[in-house]
Amino acid sequence: MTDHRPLRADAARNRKALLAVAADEFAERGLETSVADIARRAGVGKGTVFRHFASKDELIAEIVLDRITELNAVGERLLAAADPGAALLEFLTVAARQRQQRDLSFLQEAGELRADVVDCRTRLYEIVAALVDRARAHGAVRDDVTGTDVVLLMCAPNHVTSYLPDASPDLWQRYLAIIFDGLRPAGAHPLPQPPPTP
Amino acid sequence: MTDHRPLRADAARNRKALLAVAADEFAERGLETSVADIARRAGVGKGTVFRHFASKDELIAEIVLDRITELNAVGERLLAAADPGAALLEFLTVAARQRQQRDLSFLQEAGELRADVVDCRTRLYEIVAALVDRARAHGAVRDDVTGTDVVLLMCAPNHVTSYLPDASPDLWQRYLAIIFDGLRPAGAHPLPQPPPTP
DNA sequence: CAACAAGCGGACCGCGCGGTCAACTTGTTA
DNA sequence: TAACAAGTTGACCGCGCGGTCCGCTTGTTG
Repeated sequence: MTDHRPLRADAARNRKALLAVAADEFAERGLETSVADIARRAGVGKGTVFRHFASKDELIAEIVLDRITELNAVGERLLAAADPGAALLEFLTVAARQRQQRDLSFLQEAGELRADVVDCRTRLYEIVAALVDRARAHGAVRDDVTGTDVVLLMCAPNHVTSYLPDASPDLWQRYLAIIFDGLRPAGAHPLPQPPPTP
Repeated sequence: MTDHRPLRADAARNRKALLAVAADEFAERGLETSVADIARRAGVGKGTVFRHFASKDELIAEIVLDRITELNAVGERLLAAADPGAALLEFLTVAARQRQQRDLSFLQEAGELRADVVDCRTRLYEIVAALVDRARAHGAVRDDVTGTDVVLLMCAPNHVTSYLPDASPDLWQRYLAIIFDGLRPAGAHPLPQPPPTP
């Protein structure tokens, strides 16, 4: 499919810079940031962006793939941790910190269709489910909560704090703590509605 | 300021239809819905929209004002309820159901600047703070949670479920229950980060 | 160093958006 | 019902977007 002929030196540099700038800009100002802005901040022409990425969506997909891959690596490592409850909390902390700025919750927003992104996301779901299962077996998480529940709640701390752009950049930790307390067995009340399944 | 000369009958009808259609459309498809689409679905020309509302933002502001005003009425009524804990939960339930579809969390997104919206929102904050204070005094809410915390978390259940547009429309209840459990004193762990203040 | 392909840039295109306007229609009122 | 103001309409405008393209530049290679 993709030919792996080595990129020219400057081209490789530009590609890297574009990915970095785009990730930064998307995190800071959201996905509606224009391609022209990204190109300008990366010090290249707009055409160069489209030479490296077929479309804006492809650029986004590339970044999403990177992010999820990172998360998966962390998650797999934490599957072997001694304390399953602490492991799940740390995973959620890493996930929330990763997309600390702005939404960056394009986990399921854009970038669909591409098989590699879907696969990577599926793997993420499996890892989270495994982390949750271990934590549950260890009594650190209530019985009626599933992996899908946790995946959905994963993005909440950032969304919540995005309403106060001027607040402390660490504020998300507060809401992660509250939500995590809601996931604990202690004092849990029965949940309405069955868990979602996709 | 605004002259209150009676609207012509058809004009009043159109204005009402526009507000209804716009609220529906915004809830369903988000704020990026075009004015032209709203006009079409309301069966009027695009120009009519701008006769009734100076700009798209004004139209949004009007809807936001309506929604928050409704919420405030419910909140004020619940301030007199017998069980303060149940009252807070019901308030959050009403709030979440109100903007059940899509985000509609334009609580703090657009529509700023207009003094009446800001005032109404301020009132909302006061009411939520009062509901939380009562619930806390009654032992239904943990000590370290503030009204602002709850306002921020208010929108979370909808955001969370908006990732699964095909799931049950009542799924938000599940995540409201989890988050509310996180607000309870039972089994609460100390929170990192001080509460925000705006 | 010569020569070529790979890479680059920015003018350009079509599109859909929010918003305007002048000609036309219609509810209201005496 | 006559006549006017209030309301309506859709063509139109400017703008910024994602994306294209071709002439130019530059790294690479024998």
